Amino acid sequence: MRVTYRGDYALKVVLALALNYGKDVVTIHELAKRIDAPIKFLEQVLLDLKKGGFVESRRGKMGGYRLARPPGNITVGQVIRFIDGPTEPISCVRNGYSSCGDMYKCVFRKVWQDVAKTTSDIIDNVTFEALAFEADSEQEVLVYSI
Amino acid sequence: MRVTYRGDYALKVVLALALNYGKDVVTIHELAKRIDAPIKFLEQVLLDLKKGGFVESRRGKMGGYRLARPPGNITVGQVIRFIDGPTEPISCVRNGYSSCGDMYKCVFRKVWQDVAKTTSDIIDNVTFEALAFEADSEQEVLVYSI
DNA sequence: GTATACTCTACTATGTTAGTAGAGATAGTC
DNA sequence: GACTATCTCTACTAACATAGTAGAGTATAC
Repeated sequence: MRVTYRGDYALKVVLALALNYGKDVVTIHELAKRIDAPIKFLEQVLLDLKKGGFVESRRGKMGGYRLARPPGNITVGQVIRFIDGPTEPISCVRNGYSSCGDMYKCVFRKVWQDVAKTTSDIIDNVTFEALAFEADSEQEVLVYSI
Repeated sequence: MRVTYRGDYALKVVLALALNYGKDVVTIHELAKRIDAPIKFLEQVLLDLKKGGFVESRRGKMGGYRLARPPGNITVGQVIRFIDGPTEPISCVRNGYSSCGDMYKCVFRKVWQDVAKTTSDIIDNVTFEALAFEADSEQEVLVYSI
């Protein structure tokens, strides 16, 4: 798998919203500042995340974004697959076709399937609740270390 | 990680040469036919593999390619990293810098480091000796099943 | 009704990928 | 020594993906 800037911003902005879960909405402007992303680019990412059912928005004055679901119900795998596409390292595994009769493909496909599986085992089990918890500790450390 | 056609051909051609290890050299033309790759494209890949010390060649009539080292000493990880570059999913992990002070980067970097590690654990432990053994069995099955 | 903030479409610059083309160098064979 | 098969090397190109930028449009609070 390869994580693009788009995917990276998506993960960061979902985390930013997870850290704000239960509170009021946050504007794109504020989110862009927090995660250090170009505002117009983040706009598009947020629009996609909305289509994917990850975030919801309110327009107009006092508008902004918030998570559409509890952070515990959103995983890194869900977000990155939705934004950056399949995480499998090669197309024959991405498409998941089963028997090819070509030994050159077959022996490597097994390797790539293993990689895909261990990758999924990780990214599908990291929720934004866990990440938000980690980020909170991180922040505390920073505060106390000043 | 993402495996390109270039990387895919590289792995296949090394396997083809591993299956021929100890015997005579094989021409690009023959290799291209066996792994079903565009001959001029494979040329470039083989040239790279030579620079990487994976294969060696003989010019002129009766020329061709063979493995430069025993198949047991070549891993999938070595070949794919040399041809397609680093396998880490994101640049901050690829470059391996240690402390960033940015919580948004830090919490995700741990995830990507885990992914990179499990990926390496797989691809760095698959040798072309093992793959050639698998491919041989595969071939036998095909022969007997006709 | 006006300011603020989200929505949507289009455009662009840059880099990567997957090739293709063709001239050049080398080594066997007649 | 010419011929031919084969590897070597550089340059070029078409198509696509990435990382933005630009600007007009729409909804909502006050």
